[in-house]
Amino acid sequence: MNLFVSNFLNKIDKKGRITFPSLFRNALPKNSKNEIILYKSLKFNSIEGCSSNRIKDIAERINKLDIFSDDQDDFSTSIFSEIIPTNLDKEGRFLLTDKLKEYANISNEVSFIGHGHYFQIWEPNAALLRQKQSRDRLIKEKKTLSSIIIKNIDVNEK
Amino acid sequence: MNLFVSNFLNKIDKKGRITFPSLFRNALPKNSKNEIILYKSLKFNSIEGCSSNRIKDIAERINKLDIFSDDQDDFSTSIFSEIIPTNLDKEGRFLLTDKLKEYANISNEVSFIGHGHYFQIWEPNAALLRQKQSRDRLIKEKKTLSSIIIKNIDVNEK
DNA sequence: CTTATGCCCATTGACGCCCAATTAATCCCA
DNA sequence: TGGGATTAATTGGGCGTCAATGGGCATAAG
Repeated sequence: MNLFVSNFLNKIDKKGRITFPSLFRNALPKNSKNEIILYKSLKFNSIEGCSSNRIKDIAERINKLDIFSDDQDDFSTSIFSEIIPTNLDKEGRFLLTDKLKEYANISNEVSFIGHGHYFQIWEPNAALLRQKQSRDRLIKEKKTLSSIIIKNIDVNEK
Repeated sequence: MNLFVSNFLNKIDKKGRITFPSLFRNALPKNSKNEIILYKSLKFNSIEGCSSNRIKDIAERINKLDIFSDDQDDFSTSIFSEIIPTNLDKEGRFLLTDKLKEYANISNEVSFIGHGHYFQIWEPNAALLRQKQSRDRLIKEKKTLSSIIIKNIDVNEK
């Protein structure tokens, strides 16, 4: 499974290190297994991250916006200038900058939240709240969702 | 038959392992025979599951939504962060997380209920109750099989 | 000198892998 | 068609490996 899925609660040790979950490590592309890209979420007080390949993909999408538009400039300012490339050590651990920790109210543990092609890092209680919110919404709007997303999937195959 | 059909009552051993029914194993796609995806049911206190192929397909669809939209984040939070990829051992057994067991009130045995393209895992008594309920409801409403199948192919309902 | 960063290695508990035992299902022949 | 034989499925347990975590030491930077 080369997607970021499931959720994990990990500790921050005295030296500030956090283990990047093993399952997430396996979702990183082979050519950059030791690097993740972190940035502040645009919508929440949480941190988002992905592989460097993913950033290239986002760059493509932004590039398709009108090159002289305000949107284009806003996006590229808020995203590219604030990106933090981060290395994993041999055990798969990494460090968060103080700014990121502060932005997400993180102190000594974090929740990793899988989002398929990217992931989020939350202060654990805030993560629970967010998960509950989106689950409630999913239940409420299940019909809509299934017509958009789940319709006609051929599960078995090949 | 590559569908999840019939029902099975299996034990949980001292190490927490549960055998995934042989018939269900045969319903898994050839390219991922040892992996199932589990998640909390949106309608019942039970666990639902499917093959990983189904999830990959959903990932692609969600990924096509506007990357900065609220919908995108809601969907991917409630879906990707709550699914639990689970491996089967050589004998076809797997583990349930404590959270899932708690959600479905499972202690030392489980009922597997086939639903075609997906399956459910229930606490055995709850499963019996559920089966009785849905059967009674069908009889009471005098729905014929044909009216259900032809008019309304929403598998997740009712 | 003090702090931050990278690179090692150690510990612990959980999980995967392997093989054995028991129960259930199927087959085959009389 | 019955019933013993054969195969498959489920259950049980030992043990090695790996993930998560902790900590030491060396190098580099302020």
